[in-house]
Amino acid sequence: MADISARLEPREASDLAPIHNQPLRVQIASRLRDAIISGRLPPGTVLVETALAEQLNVSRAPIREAVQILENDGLVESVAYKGKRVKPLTAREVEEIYGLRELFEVAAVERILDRQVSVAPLAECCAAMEAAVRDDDYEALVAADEAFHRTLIRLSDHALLLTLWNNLYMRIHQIMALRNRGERNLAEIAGNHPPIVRALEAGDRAEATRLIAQHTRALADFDPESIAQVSQ
Amino acid sequence: MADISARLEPREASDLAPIHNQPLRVQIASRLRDAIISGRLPPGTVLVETALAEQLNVSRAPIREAVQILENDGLVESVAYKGKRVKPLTAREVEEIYGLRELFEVAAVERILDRQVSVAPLAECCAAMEAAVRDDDYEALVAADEAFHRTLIRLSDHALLLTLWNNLYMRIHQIMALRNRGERNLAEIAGNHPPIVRALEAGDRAEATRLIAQHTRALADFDPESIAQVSQ
DNA sequence: ACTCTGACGATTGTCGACAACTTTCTGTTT
DNA sequence: AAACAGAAAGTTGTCGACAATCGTCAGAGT
Repeated sequence: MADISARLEPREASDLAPIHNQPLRVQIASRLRDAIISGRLPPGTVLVETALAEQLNVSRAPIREAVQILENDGLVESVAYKGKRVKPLTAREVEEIYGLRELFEVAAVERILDRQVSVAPLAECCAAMEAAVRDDDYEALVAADEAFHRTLIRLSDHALLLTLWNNLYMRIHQIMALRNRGERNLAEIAGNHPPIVRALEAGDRAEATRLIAQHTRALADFDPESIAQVSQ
Repeated sequence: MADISARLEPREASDLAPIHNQPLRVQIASRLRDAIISGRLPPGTVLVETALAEQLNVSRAPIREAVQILENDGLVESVAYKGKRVKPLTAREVEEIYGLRELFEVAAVERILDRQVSVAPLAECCAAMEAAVRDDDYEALVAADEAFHRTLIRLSDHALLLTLWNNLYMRIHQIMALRNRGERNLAEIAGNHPPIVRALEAGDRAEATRLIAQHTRALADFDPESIAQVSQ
């Protein structure tokens, strides 16, 4: 975790890039969030305000606010007078998260079918996945997969659901990062998606919901015990 | 909004009550939340930190943190360098909230049936509702109704869902407070619930989900245009 | 009359310091 | 050796002050 250069200092003349200047709390929260969901800050890691402030070269105020954002995201929990820490993930919680994922995705599918929304954006995501498989690019595949599912929710045209999804997917991201990945067949993951799009295009509600639920359960059941368990 | 007496001052000898001492941000957030969902702070109300700090006789720090809690609750939105304000409620948003409510309650019903959980606590809530109707006590009826639906979610044994529900119901509470209430038949509201319990006891999945969805829609459709609309 | 520039007011953003609380360690007593 | 009292360290909680930013309004120039 490197230094944040944009401290409160006089602007230099050569400095004409920063049109959008986000508050420190947002920058810090983004960094910490990224570190948590990528697994670099594993569950149980204690986040001490003074230490973070010194490390990032800012005062404690924006640190506190950033950590509070993460707390409300559900990534951090508070242990009074001891420090906040990255929330440990229990098997139960992982199960619940994937349960919610299934609930949300099935609901999105139903809304899409109800409203006869065009699923062309989903087909694009599938194409991106296929390209990633051809290139054997794991990162690109993960990105395309995330885009597919977020697009699915977005197409359901329900802003609140999308908000909840973004939060949920953040934690799924974290879970995936903590898993022993690698031995999974890239083509297998990608191959799950086009049938879903076809079922949506065909208006086959039963098949579409069945496929999306099956896909979610396949992800949830993958190596369910590999989540790192932390104290308490 | 009265004064908060528990400022940072030396404890007096007579002061031996305060076993539970919550941080100011939590106390303040609770107060503000209550004021918002009860409609005393209607949508669009600007929350100025300095004004609140002076009013509550605390510094701006805990005010900021309290408002941030409400922001993450979805009750307050931020307008940079201009002040935060109570989030305006659009008809669209109200519709989405009730859509989520239906989604959650149907999911809870299905989980309860899947796991064959005892629904005795729900029957108790029904009894409380009947008593409230007999006494013509509107407040008690609302409380019992809230208890019924929270119990339904709780019985589904899904901690994350319950968390989301609590947040969702907060906003529903606000919506109801902003509506023109009164002409609604108390007995009618109460009467909707026992059939749901009976269907759950009978294990009749189709009937239980139908009834709970119908109940939610009845609540959503009640006077949908009476929500106070505020600028932007 | 219109437009642009500059200053002013209001509000949030950030900082450093101090207070309060909990936990832990250490020394003493039994 | 065990247990209790007290001190000490570490962390969060709160405060007051200053900096940065945005919107507005007055005034000068065209």
